[in-house]
Amino acid sequence: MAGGASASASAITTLLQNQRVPPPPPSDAFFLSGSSPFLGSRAMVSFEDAHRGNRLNRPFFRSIDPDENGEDDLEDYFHQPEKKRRLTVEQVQFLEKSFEVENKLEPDRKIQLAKDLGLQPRQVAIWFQNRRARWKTKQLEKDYETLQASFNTLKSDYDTLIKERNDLKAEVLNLTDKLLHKGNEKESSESSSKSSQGLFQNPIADSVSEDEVSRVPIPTWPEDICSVKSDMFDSESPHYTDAAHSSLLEPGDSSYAFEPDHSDLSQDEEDNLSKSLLSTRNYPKLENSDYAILPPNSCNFGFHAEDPAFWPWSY
DNA sequence: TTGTGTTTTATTGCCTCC
DNA sequence: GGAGGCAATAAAACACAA
Repeated sequence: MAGGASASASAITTLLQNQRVPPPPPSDAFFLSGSSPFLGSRAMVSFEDAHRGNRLNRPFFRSIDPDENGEDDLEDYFHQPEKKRRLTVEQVQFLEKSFEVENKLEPDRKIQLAKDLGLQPRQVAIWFQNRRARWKTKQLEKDYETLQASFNTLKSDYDTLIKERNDLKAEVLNLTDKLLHKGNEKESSESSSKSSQGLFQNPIADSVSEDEVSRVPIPTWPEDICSVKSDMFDSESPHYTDAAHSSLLEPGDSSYAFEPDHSDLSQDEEDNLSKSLLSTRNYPKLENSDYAILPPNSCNFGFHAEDPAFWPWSY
């Protein structure tokens, strides 16, 4: 952008005026850089102070006036080995400013900058090339940090949600267990009272009145949750014996106490019973609407045993 | 002083555009 | 086909700890 070069022209002028101009390069520079009176140094800027640690005091530009040449410097220059030389601080600062204005270099601007800085256009082009590369690298680092921060925020939110979900699942399981337990107890008390013909009172029935049982709220589940397949309690399901189920109805669990003692049955009867048990094993009868939390085709509290996320220990 | 890692300058090769 | 840009790389210059 030509405007960039002109925009900073005054700054350049100031810098130029503040430079202590060293003896100019030999006339060789003219051969190397065409009509430019600036040192070309075979693609290298060779006006660097030979002494280390003195970069800030190094001259910015070569003298434009060949008449100011010093013979000693000429000799030194010619005997300098071909080395890669760094640009002076002032040159770099100027290039930086120019880069801030526009990071692409049009031919006119390149020529102008080269002229102003006493560099070869090629050097200016190379500097811009490398500067663009550095800028790109920094930009990538910034983008990465931004993405990283975004990721961390999302992950934190996700972890919080997962924890909340697991807590809710645990609560649901706990409540379900309690309800199943109560169902079993009621069934037990009913059968006991029938068999005993009122000879004795069921302690459970004593502790939980019929009214109380009937007042147990029937959970209702949102449609979307209820649409989740109900294989958790499906006797046909291969998950029948899985951990979720066994955690609810383990051996020793009160539900086992209701398995009928069929030792007196015939083999056919046993077979039939076994088949029927396959579909009802360990489950209390749920005809009672009080406990109809697992109606046919209903949901299983949104749990899907095949979902790895269902199992808390899968994390 | 020296070894080592980083930064800067420059080259090379490939690609795209006009 | 030449000019210019970019990625990869080399190599000099530089910084710094031991």
